[in-house]
Amino acid sequence: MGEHAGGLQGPESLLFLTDDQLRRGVEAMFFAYRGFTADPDRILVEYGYGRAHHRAIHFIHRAPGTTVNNLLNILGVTKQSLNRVLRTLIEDGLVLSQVGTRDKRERHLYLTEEGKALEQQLGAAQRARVRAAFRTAGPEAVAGFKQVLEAMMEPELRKFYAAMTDGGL
Amino acid sequence: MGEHAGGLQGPESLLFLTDDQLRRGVEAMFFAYRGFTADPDRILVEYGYGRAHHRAIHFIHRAPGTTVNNLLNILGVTKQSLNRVLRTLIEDGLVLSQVGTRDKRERHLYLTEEGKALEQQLGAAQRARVRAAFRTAGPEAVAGFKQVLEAMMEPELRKFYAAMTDGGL
DNA sequence: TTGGAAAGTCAACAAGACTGACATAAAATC
DNA sequence: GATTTTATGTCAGTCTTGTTGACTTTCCAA
Repeated sequence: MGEHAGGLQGPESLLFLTDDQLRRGVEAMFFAYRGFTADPDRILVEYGYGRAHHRAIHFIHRAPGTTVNNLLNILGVTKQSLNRVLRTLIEDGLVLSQVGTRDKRERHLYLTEEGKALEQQLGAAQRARVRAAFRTAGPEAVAGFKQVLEAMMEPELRKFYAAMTDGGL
Repeated sequence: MGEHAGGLQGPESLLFLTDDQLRRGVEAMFFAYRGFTADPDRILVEYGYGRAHHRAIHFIHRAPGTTVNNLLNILGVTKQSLNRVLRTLIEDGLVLSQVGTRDKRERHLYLTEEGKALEQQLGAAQRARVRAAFRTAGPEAVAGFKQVLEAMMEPELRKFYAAMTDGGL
């Protein structure tokens, strides 16, 4: 590790790969993620929910009719953990769980009107923050932002991310 | 909310601000952060530590001699929560807590050699992921990435982020 | 000098992750 | 038709990491 000073490659083109620059990137991710979740978190406490509920609501909204197993793969938690969250959302009337017609083992998940309302509230708050950041940084920065984030994902999750572009899942 | 189709602003310059594009940004952050933490997390479990320990180690490394209170402001948790993490790190001989000379209420925190070794291991793993992403996306994308993330931070945390550029804090 | 504020510690509790074991129902396979 | 696999749900117990409340020590200022 550690390249020689005055190596063969032009150093100016690799300055963004020095350990110090990478550390900056790490810290940028850390601090930015805090801001990213701050607004929805404030709303969630009012309802007695947590980030786990938000994630479930988000992806059910994004892929209505998705199964528990699909959600499990996307969220990367155990079924016991997801089940606890889903159970409260179903009991509270935010999520509808429907036994599959083709495969009766599966449960298809939908947001109720109340669930959609909360999703809108949470999503609007989160998008407002992202919108402000995008506007401040400009379109080219946004393109770079997305390129770096996509490259940072685990390959398996990158597939989900890519698949979600076109409505599907 | 919702602009008229064919509004006054040239739509092409604002495409990155549509709700759909913003939602993409939200999901990019979510999936990328998972990748961002995946490698250190794997190492941490071997030592019986969690993400909270990593964060403490990172910022003590970054600002040796920092006080508990400083760390509290950066990490945004309660002092009781941080204290538990620090206590285990001190007991395990990774962190040194030194009573302040000027103000004896304060404790100044340092990494021991063992602590530095773990920091190196964790940091190297995390930087490797970021390095690969930066290399894939290229310098201009990296610049955009940082601009957007910085704009996304809470103003108070942005100050810490900025201050940390020049060794300070 | 005394009383409040600040820094840190200890104790108890809650949310949300985890593992492991088990139940049920339905689909798939032999 | 019997067996195995899959999808889901549940119960119990643990761990990390967040919380609040109560407390000590130290500093500073009225």
